[in-house]
Amino acid sequence: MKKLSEKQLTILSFIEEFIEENDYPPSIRDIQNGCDISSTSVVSYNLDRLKESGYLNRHSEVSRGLSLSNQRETPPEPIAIDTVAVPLLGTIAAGSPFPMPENDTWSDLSGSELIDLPQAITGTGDGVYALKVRGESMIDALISDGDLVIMEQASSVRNGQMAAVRIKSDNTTTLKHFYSEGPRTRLEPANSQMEAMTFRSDDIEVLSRVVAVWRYMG
Amino acid sequence: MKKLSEKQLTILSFIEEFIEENDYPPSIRDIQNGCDISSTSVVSYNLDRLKESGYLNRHSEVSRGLSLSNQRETPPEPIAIDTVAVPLLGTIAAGSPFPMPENDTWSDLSGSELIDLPQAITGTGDGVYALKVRGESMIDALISDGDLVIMEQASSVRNGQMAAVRIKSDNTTTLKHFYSEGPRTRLEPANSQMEAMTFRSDDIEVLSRVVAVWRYMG
DNA sequence: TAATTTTCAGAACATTAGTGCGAGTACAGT
DNA sequence: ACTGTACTCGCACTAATGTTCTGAAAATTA
Repeated sequence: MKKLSEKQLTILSFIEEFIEENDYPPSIRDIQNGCDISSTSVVSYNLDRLKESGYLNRHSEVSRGLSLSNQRETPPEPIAIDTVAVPLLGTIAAGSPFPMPENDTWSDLSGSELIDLPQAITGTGDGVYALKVRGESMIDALISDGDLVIMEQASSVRNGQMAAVRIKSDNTTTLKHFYSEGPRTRLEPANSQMEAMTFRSDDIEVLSRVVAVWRYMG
Repeated sequence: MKKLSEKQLTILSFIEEFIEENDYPPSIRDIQNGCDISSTSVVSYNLDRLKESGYLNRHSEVSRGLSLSNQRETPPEPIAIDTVAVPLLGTIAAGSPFPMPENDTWSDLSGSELIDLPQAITGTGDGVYALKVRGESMIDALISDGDLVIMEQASSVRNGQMAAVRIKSDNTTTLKHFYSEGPRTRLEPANSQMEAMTFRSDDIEVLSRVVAVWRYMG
């Protein structure tokens, strides 16, 4: 990397401190004042230099669209990893009613098998459960017999996420990528070679969010 | 803390992911689009609620002046489980030469990322490694972009197991279910809707056994 | 010193992004 | 029905913020 000018170093450490303090990046004018620079264009100019040198990322036309490159301090590598046990609540088969954990189910999980998953995936583990897939009915979601689907209870998901959704008019349940587009909702198979379908949004009910799929072939 | 509406939860996790991804907070309109909300004022309204409830900090008149309160979920009781770290050796893309760990590779895994897996799956962890799939070239093995394939070094596998095999005459490598039938070897895609192919057994070389597939969709 | 490159000033400009507001819906309690 | 509270809609408005331009000063280089 190139050597940085005095001013650039000042700017860099100002950004670092600013983020440390506010949890969001500074605007150009914040930097201008904080580093006692005479013009916004000078700040802009030096930000470009810093970006060229690889010290920060800059997203143009985005206010405060700055972030420091992480080519700094090395994070410690974790050896031991925390895991959370998640209940295996049952199986899903073709078109069958979807086993959903009821509120009172959670209180009695004694009977169900538990599965350990890394905490990074499950979060607290609240509302997270697993289902085993029976049959090939979900082949268009790239899920086959024997797979373990990890789900998280949710009655809404964000666009692009995969979810277990019920199509009310059909009374069927599938796993699809979910895209809400106002009055319509588009469901897209994971297998991009297959076609998406759209429904009236009020014909769709989100049952759970799909967090992960685990296929073990011993 | 008060209970949050569905929408508020969606917003909250959107903000979290947005920051995770961009290193700067979303604008109100980013949230509006990302969560499919009809009006900026609705977003603003709910941000205020979230601030009242203490889930986030909001600095008025500052674009993207958001940050999450750290008083979030209490970390759950982690259950200790034996895990074995397995190296992520690289990526596989369509038809590309298969990244195989060389014997001398094992001695220098310092650079590669490690992935923790339950010991029940990896055994001792010897000869086990992971590859990240790039692209949709393995859709017929029910494996898609971003999936993590866990493999174990093996020069032969039992019938029915899934393996990474090289077809010598083509010099291509694929993941298929392996069936040795004397002089011929049959390779069967995981997607049973697609057809199997057979080859002369001496045209086939087994590179690795596929132990598991892990698909994480955050 | 002359030529060239880098950096800076200042201000006008353009876009992004937060805010305010009147009106509308939904629903529970009275 | 009446009322109040919580939430939603669109839209216009304005403050916040990034960009650009011209020329000049400063630093490098020939």
